[in-house]
Amino acid sequence: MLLSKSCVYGLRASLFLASNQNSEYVSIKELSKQLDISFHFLTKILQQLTAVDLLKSLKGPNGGVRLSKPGDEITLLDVVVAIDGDDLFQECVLGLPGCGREKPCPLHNIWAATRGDIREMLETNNLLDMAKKGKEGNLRITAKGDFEWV
Amino acid sequence: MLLSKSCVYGLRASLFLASNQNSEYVSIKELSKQLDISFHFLTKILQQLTAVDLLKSLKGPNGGVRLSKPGDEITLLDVVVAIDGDDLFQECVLGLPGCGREKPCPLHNIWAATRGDIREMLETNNLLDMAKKGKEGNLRITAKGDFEWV
DNA sequence: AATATTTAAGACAAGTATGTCTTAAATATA
DNA sequence: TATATTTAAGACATACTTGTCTTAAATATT
Ligand code: FES
Ligand code: FES
Repeated sequence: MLLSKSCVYGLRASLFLASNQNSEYVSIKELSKQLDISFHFLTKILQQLTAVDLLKSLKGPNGGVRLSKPGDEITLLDVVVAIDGDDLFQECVLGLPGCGREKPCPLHNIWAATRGDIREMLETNNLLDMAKKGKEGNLRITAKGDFEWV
Repeated sequence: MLLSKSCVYGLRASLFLASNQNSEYVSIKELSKQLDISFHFLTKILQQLTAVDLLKSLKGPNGGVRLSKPGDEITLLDVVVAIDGDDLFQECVLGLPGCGREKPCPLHNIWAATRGDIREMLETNNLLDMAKKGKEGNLRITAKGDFEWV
């Protein structure tokens, strides 16, 4: 699996928030209901995004979470790294320590190129573009596809 | 993590076997010692490769495992799919069911391209080429790098 | 000030991947 | 045939990820 489940949940929630033009706070309860993700689990994941200032959170009535900056200033890579870390882009594909330093593994060259492709894909696409794409194409970020873009 | 630990162990063992020109049986004990991988765990992983006829195994004294065909006829993808399955190349990157059918997710297009890159990298490289590369460049398939190509 | 709402934090449970150990089956050699 | 060696198979243990639940802290509203 390329991305952990936590990471996928974080991405889906971030896309939801990015579709919210005016950046109002959205409660995690609402997010978890719309996206069909366990409330408490989603809460913990979003806390990670809040911790690295990708999200802002507000407690109390009418509270919730929102993007900390415009959706076109947050790349998919930002979210992925915040949750899964950058091991995918740093570590040897064969799990050997010190990827690329001194003796690399036989797969190093081909893997370095490919992980560059993955990184570029995540880095050149931002939350707003993806949310727009989802809205315009009536695409889905839930299993049932019953999610309504706002 | 792109590949599971089982998959990585299977790949490293396969590269070792591919470096064995004459395709003699190598005992799993020897493999596990050379590659510094738990013997019993490696045994189970190699059983998976034997089950799909990538390896042949022989019990008893002088027994062990060997590639079932020349190393240039087994791609990295063959080994990866045998152990990790082809979920990586089939499933939605956001974990939604039925990737690409009817309503795709907003990341589908960019992900389809990238997973094609990954697949191509694994498909266009075979065990023999990688083993040759390892031998000629004195590269490593163990953590310490103390492995000696034969 | 009191109350309801919402995120924060952490304990705990369940599930999956990884790793260890024991016994069975097959095979070469004496 | 008897023995040693080696893979096969499966039980069991450990670690990590995922998911649930409870309590605390903050905040808007009355
Ligand atoms: S050393 Fe293995 S991928 Fe870099
Ligand atoms: S539908 Fe999400 S990657 Fe294909």
